[in-house]
Amino acid sequence: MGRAPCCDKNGLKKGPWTPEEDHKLISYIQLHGPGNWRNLPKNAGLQRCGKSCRLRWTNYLRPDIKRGRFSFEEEETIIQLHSILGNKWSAIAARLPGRTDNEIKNYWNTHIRKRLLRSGIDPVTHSPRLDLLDLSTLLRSTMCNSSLLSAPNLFGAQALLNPELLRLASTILSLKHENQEIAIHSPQQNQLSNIPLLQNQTPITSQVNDQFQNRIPEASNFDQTQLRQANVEGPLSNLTNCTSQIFQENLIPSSLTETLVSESNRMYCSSIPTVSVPTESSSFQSLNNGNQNFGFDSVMSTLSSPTPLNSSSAYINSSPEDERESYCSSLFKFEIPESFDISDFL
DNA sequence: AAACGCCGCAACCGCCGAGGT
DNA sequence: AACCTCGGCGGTTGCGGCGTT
Repeated sequence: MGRAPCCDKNGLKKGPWTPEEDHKLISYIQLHGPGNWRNLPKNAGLQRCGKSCRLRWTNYLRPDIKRGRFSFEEEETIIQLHSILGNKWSAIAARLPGRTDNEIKNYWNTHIRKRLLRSGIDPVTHSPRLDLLDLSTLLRSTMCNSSLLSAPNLFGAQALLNPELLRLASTILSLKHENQEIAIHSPQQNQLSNIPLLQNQTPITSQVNDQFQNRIPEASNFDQTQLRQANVEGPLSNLTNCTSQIFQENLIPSSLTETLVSESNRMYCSSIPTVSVPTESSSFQSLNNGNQNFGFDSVMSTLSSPTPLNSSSAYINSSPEDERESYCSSLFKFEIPESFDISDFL
């Protein structure tokens, strides 16, 4: 037996509510209170189904609803809660007085989600996107093993799928190389490289283009057949194994991925990737488990990144949107108090 | 000024679980 | 146990506003 419709839809109005309908609904609920939504429309003189009335009331007419732009604090709370709860909008809304689940859901889908994506962060897992991580793994490997630093290997990875990543890889390698040279000639200058770029500095993206052009001859050492082969065999599977190993051994330097994430956010970043001894609380431990096992532990692990993702970045032409965008990245270092109890949310 | 495309948001839809009969 | 009602939830849609061409 099929499920009965929530109400008889014949002759019932749909679509946007008129002020008159709103007034009828408000007046009725003020007198009788919410509840018994099935009979409410008839009693209130509305040609709507009960469900529509309930949604209109809970999402729009309720007197305690706060309207207007979300504050930074609210946005921070949403992101934090979403990292723990996922798409449990009602549970998130319960922690944001005056905000409805529908409003939070809309805000997430139209603002926060896009901003996280632009920042190179997976809005589902709240971790740096895997495609960028794969690239970072590749770069990490090539830095340790110069024999891997060949165009086919680079092209064989995700870079082929995203030319922007290839340019990024080229730039980072170039900058690393240059940085090493600077370090050799002038240690003091090397220290200066960690100072955030200022307005007279060239954005990395333009440096990329210049330096990528210089690297084209290297890439031209193989033809398109090799290119295709590189894309379907060896490197990709090798990379997967390598990625797994590096994750297990916790070898990814946070400074490298920091740079990648920052770059993907089109920030201007002077943090040259260096191979450093990983800290115990590497922010990528949790990724061993992949998305399937994403849970509270991994959230806690991911969120305990010792290094702010944008710690060495400067922002140019920063608009309020830009500030929020960078703010999103910085949210990954928030701390959850020990007294926090996940069961409160469930 | 008109056409077009994009974006944000209110509203709808379908499904689910709880509770009652 | 089976069926039904109801409230609630998350995903999706469609419309209106706005910016761009």
